[in-house]
Amino acid sequence: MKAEDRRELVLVAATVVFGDYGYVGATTDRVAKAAGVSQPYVVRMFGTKEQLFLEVLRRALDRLLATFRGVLADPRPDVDVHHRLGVAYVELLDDRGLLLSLMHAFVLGSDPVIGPYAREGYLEVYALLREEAGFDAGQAREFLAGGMLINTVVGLRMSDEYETNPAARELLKATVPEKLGLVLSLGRTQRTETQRAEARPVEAR
Amino acid sequence: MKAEDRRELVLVAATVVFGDYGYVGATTDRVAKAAGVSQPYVVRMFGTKEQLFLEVLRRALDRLLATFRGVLADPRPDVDVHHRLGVAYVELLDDRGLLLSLMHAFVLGSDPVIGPYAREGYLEVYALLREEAGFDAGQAREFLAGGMLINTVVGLRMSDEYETNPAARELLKATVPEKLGLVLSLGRTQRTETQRAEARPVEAR
DNA sequence: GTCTATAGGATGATAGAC
DNA sequence: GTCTATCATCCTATAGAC
Repeated sequence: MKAEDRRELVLVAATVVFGDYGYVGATTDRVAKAAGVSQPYVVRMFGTKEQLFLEVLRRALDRLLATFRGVLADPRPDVDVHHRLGVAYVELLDDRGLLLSLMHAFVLGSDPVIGPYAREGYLEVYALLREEAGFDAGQAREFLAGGMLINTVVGLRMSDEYETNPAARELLKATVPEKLGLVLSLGRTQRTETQRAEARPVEAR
Repeated sequence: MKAEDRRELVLVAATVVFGDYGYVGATTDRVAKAAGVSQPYVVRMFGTKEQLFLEVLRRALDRLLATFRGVLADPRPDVDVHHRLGVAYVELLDDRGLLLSLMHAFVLGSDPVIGPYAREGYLEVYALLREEAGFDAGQAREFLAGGMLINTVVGLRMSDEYETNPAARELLKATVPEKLGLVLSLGRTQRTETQRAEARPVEAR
């Protein structure tokens, strides 16, 4: 495998791990295991864990912006751009961890390195909505608000309650109409036996 | 000082610290320093860091629910409940770290302990909106979406860019109309000299 | 009730072989 | 390019004094 392919492989793995555990909670060792390489090699490739996270964010943002531009380039009439962008947004859930890694960055604004980087990325999205999608400030606000709610129900793994809790079911249906199936197909939180053991009190292991 | 007062003091300090650093990034030592007690004492009082975080979340949720119920109990006409709840929500920013600690919990849905707890809390809020505020599913969705956007711009510390970035200014104005002053008064990210040193590369210290 | 001292475990990063 | 071995640091939690 070429170096660049392996680099991409690690970035994809890192996206999933950062999405599950957050920036601080994710370890370079877990990323390494998920990518099938050694932990020191992950550090060697990206310099530091922080740099790795920044690259994950850059990749996620690029994918997001490209997706939106793809929708806007669609020759279909301008009507319902809002709705089409929304559907495209939810489809990004296919790239596991992508939206979640972004969301984790969005609550780290006080971090001196990640904070400025995350703000800049968010404003890139805002600029696209205003300047390329033709939204006014209110429309952009509304669109972003819907996106943040989607991120939240996904971050909460609210789909885990879909079967058993009617309120969760109603909330999910209201939040991701049309793409509910996709959200549910992400499935219950999958944990390895190791992770389940870590969750139990020490005495019970 | 009575034991219960000191307990509340630690909970308030912990809310700020968890809000700034997230669950994993926050250390019991930082909480202790912020509260002016020793680190082992913090652990002693709450058992584990996880328990402390759960109590912070419970306190935050109770305050949120009580605030909303206060608005709903107001004898003024039923019109514009949405707006009045929104204003009350933003005013919760006065309790530093409260909304941020909740937001951090909302991206930890895959955690086996915090996840279920956070989901349940979120659904309590949803139930209040549906059953006590009289919102239908669409109205509840809209309200929650607006709240999540507020959480996000606050988590991003977007107000740090208010002076220098017109797009940030516009986004903030669209997101928290009426209460912009409050958001800005939270001020630029305040960091101690120690934290600034930690942010610099080691060689530069 | 509250502190000091410290054990015990995990983690990011480096050194160096192949 | 990639791995194994390992160091240094940090952090939660416990022990035990006052």
